[in-house]
Amino acid sequence: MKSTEKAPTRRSRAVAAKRAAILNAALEFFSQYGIHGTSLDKVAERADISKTNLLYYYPSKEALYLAVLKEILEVWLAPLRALCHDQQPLEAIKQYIRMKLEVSRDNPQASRLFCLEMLQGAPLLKKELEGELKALVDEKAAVIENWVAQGRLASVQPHHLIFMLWATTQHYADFATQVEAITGQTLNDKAFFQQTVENVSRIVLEGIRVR
Amino acid sequence: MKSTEKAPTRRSRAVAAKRAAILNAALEFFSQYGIHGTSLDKVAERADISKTNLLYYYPSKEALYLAVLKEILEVWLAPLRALCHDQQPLEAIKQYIRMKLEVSRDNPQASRLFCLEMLQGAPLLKKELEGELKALVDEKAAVIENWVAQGRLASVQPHHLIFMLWATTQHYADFATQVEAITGQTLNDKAFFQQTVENVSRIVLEGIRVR
DNA sequence: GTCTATAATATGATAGAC
DNA sequence: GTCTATCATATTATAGAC
Repeated sequence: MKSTEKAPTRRSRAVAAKRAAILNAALEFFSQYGIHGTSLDKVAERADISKTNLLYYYPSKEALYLAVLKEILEVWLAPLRALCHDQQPLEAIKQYIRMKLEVSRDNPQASRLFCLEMLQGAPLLKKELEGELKALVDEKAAVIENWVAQGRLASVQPHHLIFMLWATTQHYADFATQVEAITGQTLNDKAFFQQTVENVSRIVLEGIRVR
Repeated sequence: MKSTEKAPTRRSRAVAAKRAAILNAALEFFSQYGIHGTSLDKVAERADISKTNLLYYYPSKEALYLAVLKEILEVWLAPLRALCHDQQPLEAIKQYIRMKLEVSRDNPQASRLFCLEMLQGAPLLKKELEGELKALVDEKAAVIENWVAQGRLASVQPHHLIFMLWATTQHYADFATQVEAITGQTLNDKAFFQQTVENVSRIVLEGIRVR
Protein backbone atom coordinates (compact mmCIF):
# COMPACT_ATOMS: atom_id res chain seq x y z
CA MET A 1 0.00 0.00 0.00
CA LYS A 2 1.81 3.08 -1.25
CA SER A 3 1.19 6.29 0.62
CA THR A 4 2.39 8.43 -2.25
CA GLU A 5 -0.85 8.47 -4.22
CA LYS A 6 -2.48 11.84 -4.78
CA ALA A 7 -6.06 10.95 -3.89
CA PRO A 8 -6.85 12.46 -0.48
CA THR A 9 -7.76 9.80 2.00
CA ARG A 10 -9.45 10.54 5.27
CA ARG A 11 -6.09 10.30 6.94
CA SER A 12 -4.20 12.52 4.55
CA ARG A 13 -6.91 15.14 4.87
CA ALA A 14 -6.54 15.07 8.62
CA VAL A 15 -2.81 15.38 8.31
CA ALA A 16 -3.13 18.31 5.94
CA ALA A 17 -5.52 20.03 8.31
CA LYS A 18 -3.08 19.58 11.13
CA ARG A 19 -0.20 20.95 9.15
CA ALA A 20 -2.33 23.96 8.27
CA ALA A 21 -3.28 24.50 11.90
CA ILE A 22 0.38 24.41 12.89
CA LEU A 23 1.42 26.81 10.15
CA ASN A 24 -1.35 29.16 11.16
CA ALA A 25 -0.42 29.15 14.79
CA ALA A 26 3.23 29.55 13.90
CA LEU A 27 2.57 32.53 11.64
CA GLU A 28 0.69 34.20 14.42
CA PHE A 29 3.64 34.08 16.80
CA PHE A 30 6.53 34.35 14.36
CA SER A 31 5.05 37.46 12.76
CA GLN A 32 4.83 39.22 16.07
CA TYR A 33 7.76 37.95 18.10
CA GLY A 34 10.11 36.59 15.48
CA ILE A 35 11.66 33.17 15.49
CA HIS A 36 13.63 33.80 18.67
CA GLY A 37 10.76 35.31 20.59
CA THR A 38 8.53 32.35 19.84
CA SER A 39 8.61 29.05 21.70
CA LEU A 40 7.44 25.79 20.24
CA ASP A 41 5.43 25.32 23.39
CA LYS A 42 3.25 28.30 22.59
CA VAL A 43 2.83 27.37 18.96
CA ALA A 44 1.85 23.85 19.91
CA GLU A 45 -0.60 25.10 22.47
CA ARG A 46 -2.23 27.44 19.96
CA ALA A 47 -2.41 24.67 17.39
CA ASP A 48 -3.90 22.47 20.08
CA ILE A 49 -1.36 19.70 19.94
CA SER A 50 1.61 18.67 22.03
CA LYS A 51 5.07 20.02 21.43
CA THR A 52 6.39 16.54 20.69
CA ASN A 53 3.67 16.06 18.17
CA LEU A 54 4.50 19.32 16.51
CA LEU A 55 8.09 18.17 16.20
CA TYR A 56 6.80 15.08 14.47
CA TYR A 57 5.29 17.22 11.71
CA TYR A 58 8.14 19.72 11.51
CA PRO A 59 11.44 18.26 12.63
CA SER A 60 12.85 21.51 13.97
CA LYS A 61 11.92 25.05 14.77
CA GLU A 62 13.83 26.33 11.80
CA ALA A 63 12.07 23.91 9.48
CA LEU A 64 8.76 25.23 10.73
CA TYR A 65 9.85 28.82 10.33
CA LEU A 66 10.99 28.15 6.81
CA ALA A 67 7.72 26.48 5.90
CA VAL A 68 5.83 29.53 7.11
CA LEU A 69 8.10 31.88 5.20
CA LYS A 70 7.68 29.99 1.95
CA GLU A 71 3.95 30.10 2.33
CA ILE A 72 3.65 33.83 2.90
CA LEU A 73 6.07 34.79 0.16
CA GLU A 74 3.43 33.93 -2.41
CA VAL A 75 0.76 35.99 -0.70
CA TRP A 76 3.14 38.89 -0.57
CA LEU A 77 4.09 38.65 -4.23
CA ALA A 78 0.64 38.12 -5.71
CA PRO A 79 -0.20 41.81 -6.30
CA LEU A 80 3.01 42.42 -8.19
CA ARG A 81 2.47 39.34 -10.31
CA ALA A 82 -0.85 40.83 -11.38
CA LEU A 83 0.81 43.92 -12.85
CA CYS A 84 0.60 43.51 -16.58
CA HIS A 85 1.86 45.41 -19.61
CA ASP A 86 -1.44 45.38 -21.48
CA GLN A 87 -3.22 47.44 -18.84
CA GLN A 88 -3.48 51.21 -18.75
CA PRO A 89 -0.46 52.31 -16.71
CA LEU A 90 -2.33 54.41 -14.18
CA GLU A 91 -5.08 51.81 -13.93
CA ALA A 92 -2.54 49.07 -13.35
CA ILE A 93 -0.83 50.96 -10.57
CA LYS A 94 -4.06 51.93 -8.94
CA GLN A 95 -5.12 48.31 -8.94
CA TYR A 96 -1.78 47.29 -7.50
CA ILE A 97 -2.16 49.75 -4.63
CA ARG A 98 -5.60 48.45 -3.84
CA MET A 99 -4.55 44.82 -3.95
CA LYS A 100 -1.55 45.37 -1.76
CA LEU A 101 -3.57 47.34 0.77
CA GLU A 102 -6.00 44.43 0.80
CA VAL A 103 -3.13 42.15 1.71
CA SER A 104 -2.16 44.57 4.48
CA ARG A 105 -5.72 44.45 5.73
CA ASP A 106 -6.52 40.77 5.33
CA ASN A 107 -3.10 39.27 5.92
CA PRO A 108 -1.12 41.68 8.05
CA GLN A 109 0.82 38.86 9.64
CA ALA A 110 2.26 37.81 6.31
CA SER A 111 3.41 41.33 5.72
CA ARG A 112 4.94 41.60 9.17
CA LEU A 113 6.79 38.33 9.02
CA PHE A 114 8.22 39.27 5.67
CA CYS A 115 9.33 42.57 7.17
CA LEU A 116 10.87 40.85 10.16
CA GLU A 117 12.83 38.51 7.97
CA MET A 118 14.05 41.43 5.90
CA LEU A 119 15.17 43.39 8.94
CA GLN A 120 17.40 40.52 9.91
CA GLY A 121 19.02 40.50 6.53
CA ALA A 122 16.81 37.75 5.13
CA PRO A 123 19.15 34.92 6.09
CA LEU A 124 16.63 32.35 4.92
CA LEU A 125 15.15 34.20 1.97
CA LYS A 126 18.28 35.61 0.42
CA LYS A 127 18.33 33.01 -2.30
CA GLU A 128 14.72 33.66 -3.22
CA LEU A 129 15.33 37.41 -3.17
CA GLU A 130 18.22 37.21 -5.54
CA GLY A 131 16.57 34.64 -7.73
CA GLU A 132 12.82 34.50 -8.04
CA LEU A 133 12.06 37.94 -6.63
CA LYS A 134 14.73 39.76 -8.58
CA ALA A 135 13.54 38.12 -11.78
CA LEU A 136 9.97 39.15 -11.09
CA VAL A 137 10.95 42.71 -10.25
CA ASP A 138 13.16 42.99 -13.31
CA GLU A 139 10.26 41.84 -15.44
CA LYS A 140 7.85 44.35 -13.95
CA ALA A 141 10.44 47.11 -13.99
CA ALA A 142 10.74 46.53 -17.73
CA VAL A 143 6.99 46.95 -18.08
CA ILE A 144 7.13 50.27 -16.27
CA GLU A 145 10.18 51.40 -18.20
CA ASN A 146 8.29 50.71 -21.40
CA TRP A 147 5.38 52.83 -20.30
CA VAL A 148 7.82 55.63 -19.57
CA ALA A 149 9.54 55.21 -22.94
CA GLN A 150 6.17 55.34 -24.69
CA GLY A 151 5.41 58.58 -22.93
CA ARG A 152 2.50 57.07 -21.06
CA LEU A 153 4.10 57.67 -17.67
CA ALA A 154 6.29 60.47 -16.33
CA SER A 155 9.98 59.82 -16.11
CA VAL A 156 10.72 57.63 -13.08
CA GLN A 157 13.19 54.91 -12.34
CA PRO A 158 11.01 51.84 -12.00
CA HIS A 159 12.80 50.41 -9.00
CA HIS A 160 12.18 53.46 -6.90
CA LEU A 161 8.55 53.54 -7.88
CA ILE A 162 8.18 49.89 -6.95
CA PHE A 163 9.89 50.49 -3.61
CA MET A 164 7.57 53.36 -2.88
CA LEU A 165 4.53 51.24 -3.64
CA TRP A 166 5.78 48.40 -1.49
CA ALA A 167 6.75 50.62 1.39
CA THR A 168 3.63 52.72 1.48
CA THR A 169 1.19 49.87 1.25
CA GLN A 170 3.04 47.67 3.74
CA HIS A 171 3.23 50.45 6.23
CA TYR A 172 -0.42 50.06 7.12
CA ALA A 173 0.25 46.47 8.17
CA ASP A 174 3.74 46.68 9.61
CA PHE A 175 3.17 49.93 11.48
CA ALA A 176 -0.48 49.29 12.24
CA THR A 177 0.14 50.05 15.89
CA GLN A 178 1.49 53.46 15.03
CA VAL A 179 -1.20 54.16 12.48
CA GLU A 180 -3.81 53.32 15.05
CA ALA A 181 -2.12 55.35 17.79
CA ILE A 182 -2.15 58.38 15.54
CA THR A 183 -5.38 58.11 13.58
CA GLY A 184 -7.39 55.96 15.93
CA GLN A 185 -8.29 53.70 13.03
CA THR A 186 -7.33 50.54 11.19
CA LEU A 187 -7.77 49.23 7.68
CA ASN A 188 -10.63 47.18 9.02
CA ASP A 189 -12.68 50.33 9.25
CA LYS A 190 -14.27 50.39 5.84
CA ALA A 191 -14.18 54.16 5.53
CA PHE A 192 -10.55 54.35 6.59
CA PHE A 193 -9.57 51.67 4.10
CA GLN A 194 -11.26 53.54 1.28
CA GLN A 195 -9.72 56.80 2.39
CA THR A 196 -6.28 55.20 2.42
CA VAL A 197 -6.65 53.75 -1.05
CA GLU A 198 -7.71 57.12 -2.36
CA ASN A 199 -5.03 59.20 -0.71
CA VAL A 200 -2.20 56.87 -1.63
CA SER A 201 -3.48 56.45 -5.18
CA ARG A 202 -3.99 60.15 -5.66
CA ILE A 203 -0.50 61.15 -4.60
CA VAL A 204 1.25 58.42 -6.51
CA LEU A 205 -0.84 58.68 -9.65
CA GLU A 206 -0.56 62.45 -9.81
CA GLY A 207 3.14 62.01 -9.15
CA ILE A 208 3.70 59.84 -12.22
CA ARG A 209 1.04 61.09 -14.60
CA VAL A 210 2.21 62.59 -17.85
CA ARG A 211 1.34 66.23 -18.40
CA MET B 1 32.12 63.94 48.71
CA LYS B 2 28.87 64.12 46.73
CA SER B 3 28.82 62.36 43.39
CA THR B 4 25.81 64.28 42.14
CA GLU B 5 27.68 67.32 40.87
CA LYS B 6 27.42 68.10 37.16
CA ALA B 7 31.06 68.80 36.41
CA PRO B 8 32.48 65.80 34.52
CA THR B 9 35.27 64.20 36.44
CA ARG B 10 37.70 61.78 34.92
CA ARG B 11 35.66 58.97 36.42
CA SER B 12 32.25 60.19 35.27
CA ARG B 13 33.60 60.59 31.77
CA ALA B 14 34.82 57.04 31.78
CA VAL B 15 31.46 55.85 33.03
CA ALA B 16 29.64 57.81 30.33
CA ALA B 17 31.91 56.35 27.68
CA LYS B 18 31.20 52.87 28.93
CA ARG B 19 27.48 53.42 28.92
CA ALA B 20 27.73 54.70 25.36
CA ALA B 21 29.76 51.69 24.30
CA ILE B 22 27.14 49.39 25.79
CA LEU B 23 24.26 51.20 24.14
CA ASN B 24 26.06 51.08 20.84
CA ALA B 25 26.74 47.39 21.04
CA ALA B 26 23.19 46.75 22.17
CA LEU B 27 21.70 48.72 19.30
CA GLU B 28 23.73 46.72 16.87
CA PHE B 29 22.27 43.42 18.03
CA PHE B 30 18.80 44.50 19.06
CA SER B 31 18.19 46.17 15.72
CA GLN B 32 19.02 43.02 13.84
CA TYR B 33 17.86 40.17 16.05
CA GLY B 34 15.39 41.81 18.38
CA ILE B 35 15.44 41.61 22.13
CA HIS B 36 14.82 37.87 22.19
CA GLY B 37 17.38 37.04 19.58
CA THR B 38 20.08 38.93 21.42
CA SER B 39 22.02 37.60 24.38
CA LEU B 40 23.70 39.79 26.96
CA ASP B 41 26.80 37.73 26.42
CA LYS B 42 27.15 38.95 22.86
CA VAL B 43 26.41 42.54 23.74
CA ALA B 44 28.96 42.47 26.53
CA GLU B 45 31.54 40.92 24.26
CA ARG B 46 30.98 43.55 21.59
CA ALA B 47 31.19 46.32 24.20
CA ASP B 48 34.34 44.67 25.45
CA ILE B 49 33.26 44.17 29.05
CA SER B 50 32.03 41.23 31.07
CA LYS B 51 28.39 40.30 31.23
CA THR B 52 28.32 40.84 34.98
CA ASN B 53 29.76 44.26 34.47
CA LEU B 54 27.14 45.06 31.90
CA LEU B 55 24.48 44.11 34.39
CA TYR B 56 26.05 46.53 36.80
CA TYR B 57 25.36 49.41 34.41
CA TYR B 58 21.98 48.21 33.26
CA PRO B 59 20.23 46.07 35.83
CA SER B 60 18.33 43.92 33.34
CA LYS B 61 18.08 43.13 29.69
CA GLU B 62 14.79 44.96 29.44
CA ALA B 63 16.25 48.05 31.07
CA LEU B 64 19.00 48.05 28.48
CA TYR B 65 16.56 47.55 25.65
CA LEU B 66 14.44 50.41 26.89
CA ALA B 67 17.44 52.71 27.17
CA VAL B 68 18.34 51.96 23.57
CA LEU B 69 14.80 52.56 22.41
CA LYS B 70 14.55 55.91 24.13
CA GLU B 71 17.77 57.00 22.53
CA ILE B 72 16.83 56.14 18.97
CA LEU B 73 13.37 57.63 19.18
CA GLU B 74 14.90 61.10 19.07
CA VAL B 75 17.02 60.30 16.04
CA TRP B 76 13.99 58.97 14.32
CA LEU B 77 11.84 61.99 15.09
CA ALA B 78 14.37 64.72 14.30
CA PRO B 79 13.45 65.17 10.62
CA LEU B 80 9.78 65.59 11.41
CA ARG B 81 10.57 68.12 14.13
CA ALA B 82 12.36 70.19 11.52
CA LEU B 83 9.22 70.54 9.40
CA CYS B 84 8.10 74.10 9.88
CA HIS B 85 5.12 76.17 8.80
CA ASP B 86 7.14 79.16 7.60
CA GLN B 87 8.89 77.18 4.89
CA GLN B 88 7.74 76.77 1.32
CA PRO B 89 5.56 73.64 1.41
CA LEU B 90 7.33 71.79 -1.38
CA GLU B 91 10.72 72.88 -0.11
CA ALA B 92 9.86 71.71 3.38
CA ILE B 93 8.80 68.29 2.19
CA LYS B 94 11.76 67.92 -0.07
CA GLN B 95 14.04 68.73 2.82
CA TYR B 96 12.20 66.24 5.01
CA ILE B 97 12.70 63.47 2.47
CA ARG B 98 16.40 64.21 2.25
CA MET B 99 16.86 64.33 6.02
CA LYS B 100 14.99 61.10 6.58
CA LEU B 101 16.93 59.34 3.85
CA GLU B 102 20.08 60.56 5.56
CA VAL B 103 18.91 58.88 8.73
CA SER B 104 18.26 55.71 6.74
CA ARG B 105 21.78 55.91 5.38
CA ASP B 106 23.68 57.01 8.49
CA ASN B 107 21.63 55.34 11.17
CA PRO B 108 19.88 52.38 9.64
CA GLN B 109 19.96 50.50 12.92
CA ALA B 110 17.84 53.11 14.63
CA SER B 111 15.30 52.81 11.86
CA ARG B 112 15.29 49.04 12.05
CA LEU B 113 14.94 48.82 15.79
CA PHE B 114 12.05 51.25 15.66
CA CYS B 115 10.46 49.08 13.01
CA LEU B 116 11.01 45.93 15.03
CA GLU B 117 9.40 47.46 18.07
CA MET B 118 6.44 48.58 15.98
CA LEU B 119 5.97 45.13 14.46
CA GLN B 120 5.56 43.71 17.93
CA GLY B 121 2.87 46.20 18.74
CA ALA B 122 5.23 48.65 20.46
CA PRO B 123 4.73 47.19 23.93
CA LEU B 124 7.36 49.53 25.36
CA LEU B 125 6.73 52.58 23.23
CA LYS B 126 2.98 52.64 23.24
CA LYS B 127 2.84 55.42 25.77
CA GLU B 128 5.25 57.57 23.81
CA LEU B 129 3.34 56.86 20.61
CA GLU B 130 0.07 57.95 22.04
CA GLY B 131 1.55 60.91 23.87
CA GLU B 132 4.63 62.62 22.53
CA LEU B 133 4.53 61.24 19.01
CA LYS B 134 0.83 61.79 18.48
CA ALA B 135 1.18 65.37 19.67
CA LEU B 136 4.06 66.00 17.30
CA VAL B 137 2.22 64.44 14.38
CA ASP B 138 -0.94 66.38 15.15
CA GLU B 139 1.07 69.57 15.16
CA LYS B 140 2.75 68.83 11.84
CA ALA B 141 -0.50 67.58 10.33
CA ALA B 142 -2.01 70.95 11.16
CA VAL B 143 0.84 72.66 9.32
CA ILE B 144 0.17 70.56 6.25
CA GLU B 145 -3.55 71.05 6.50
CA ASN B 146 -2.99 74.78 6.54
CA TRP B 147 -0.92 74.63 3.40
CA VAL B 148 -3.73 72.72 1.75
CA ALA B 149 -6.33 75.19 2.99
CA GLN B 150 -4.25 78.06 1.64
CA GLY B 151 -4.16 76.39 -1.72
CA ARG B 152 -0.40 75.94 -1.57
CA LEU B 153 -0.66 72.15 -1.67
CA ALA B 154 -3.01 69.80 -3.45
CA SER B 155 -5.79 68.25 -1.42
CA VAL B 156 -4.38 65.45 0.74
CA GLN B 157 -5.13 64.13 4.16
CA PRO B 158 -1.98 65.00 6.11
CA HIS B 159 -1.78 61.71 7.98
CA HIS B 160 -1.60 59.68 4.82
CA LEU B 161 1.03 61.96 3.36
CA ILE B 162 3.09 61.64 6.53
CA PHE B 163 2.75 57.86 6.48
CA MET B 164 3.87 57.76 2.90
CA LEU B 165 6.93 59.85 3.69
CA TRP B 166 7.81 57.71 6.68
CA ALA B 167 7.29 54.46 4.87
CA THR B 168 9.13 55.35 1.71
CA THR B 169 12.18 56.80 3.39
CA GLN B 170 12.43 54.05 6.00
CA HIS B 171 12.20 51.38 3.42
CA TYR B 172 15.75 51.99 2.27
CA ALA B 173 16.97 51.18 5.79
CA ASP B 174 14.53 48.49 6.89
CA PHE B 175 14.51 46.62 3.59
CA ALA B 176 18.11 47.41 2.71
CA THR B 177 18.73 43.73 2.07
CA GLN B 178 15.97 43.61 -0.49
CA VAL B 179 16.97 46.91 -2.06
CA GLU B 180 20.47 45.63 -2.45
CA ALA B 181 19.37 42.25 -3.77
CA ILE B 182 17.36 43.98 -6.47
CA THR B 183 19.40 47.05 -7.40
CA GLY B 184 22.81 45.88 -6.31
CA GLN B 185 23.29 49.15 -4.47
CA THR B 186 22.93 50.83 -1.09
CA LEU B 187 22.44 54.37 0.11
CA ASN B 188 26.16 54.46 0.80
CA ASP B 189 26.74 54.67 -2.92
CA LYS B 190 26.71 58.40 -3.43
CA ALA B 191 25.08 58.24 -6.82
CA PHE B 192 22.39 55.86 -5.62
CA PHE B 193 21.61 58.08 -2.66
CA GLN B 194 21.20 61.09 -4.90
CA GLN B 195 19.10 59.11 -7.33
CA THR B 196 16.87 57.96 -4.51
CA VAL B 197 16.35 61.45 -3.14
CA GLU B 198 15.45 62.68 -6.58
CA ASN B 199 13.07 59.90 -7.52
CA VAL B 200 11.21 59.94 -4.24
CA SER B 201 11.04 63.72 -4.17
CA ARG B 202 9.88 63.96 -7.74
CA ILE B 203 7.01 61.53 -7.35
CA VAL B 204 5.81 62.92 -4.05
CA LEU B 205 6.24 66.58 -4.95
CA GLU B 206 4.50 66.16 -8.29
CA GLY B 207 1.83 64.25 -6.47
CA ILE B 208 0.98 67.07 -4.11
CA ARG B 209 1.81 70.12 -6.20
CA VAL B 210 -1.02 72.49 -6.93
CA ARG B 211 -1.90 72.95 -10.58
C1' DG C 1 33.40 48.69 39.86
C1' DT C 2 34.81 44.33 38.50
C1' DC C 3 35.35 39.49 39.02
C1' DT C 4 34.24 34.27 39.91
C1' DA C 5 30.96 31.15 40.80
C1' DT C 6 26.43 29.60 40.64
C1' DA C 7 21.45 29.62 41.00
C1' DA C 8 17.17 29.34 38.35
C1' DT C 9 14.81 28.61 34.45
C1' DA C 10 13.27 28.15 29.69
C1' DT C 11 13.29 25.65 25.82
C1' DG C 12 14.81 22.84 21.59
C1' DA C 13 15.20 18.26 20.71
C1' DT C 14 15.41 13.02 21.39
C1' DA C 15 14.37 8.15 23.21
C1' DG C 16 11.35 4.81 23.57
C1' DA C 17 6.67 2.87 25.04
C1' DC C 18 2.16 2.30 23.14
C1' DG D 1 1.07 9.23 15.15
C1' DT D 2 1.01 10.39 19.77
C1' DC D 3 2.54 10.34 24.44
C1' DT D 4 5.73 10.48 28.73
C1' DA D 5 9.94 11.23 30.28
C1' DT D 6 14.33 13.26 29.94
C1' DC D 7 18.55 15.29 28.13
C1' DA D 8 21.28 19.18 26.86
C1' DT D 9 22.02 23.67 26.54
C1' DA D 10 21.63 28.66 26.60
C1' DT D 11 20.92 32.44 29.16
C1' DT D 12 19.16 35.89 32.66
C1' DA D 13 20.30 37.24 36.93
C1' DT D 14 22.33 37.15 41.70
C1' DA D 15 25.71 36.41 45.67
C1' DG D 16 29.70 37.57 47.49
C1' DA D 17 34.96 38.14 47.34
C1' DC D 18 38.31 41.63 46.15
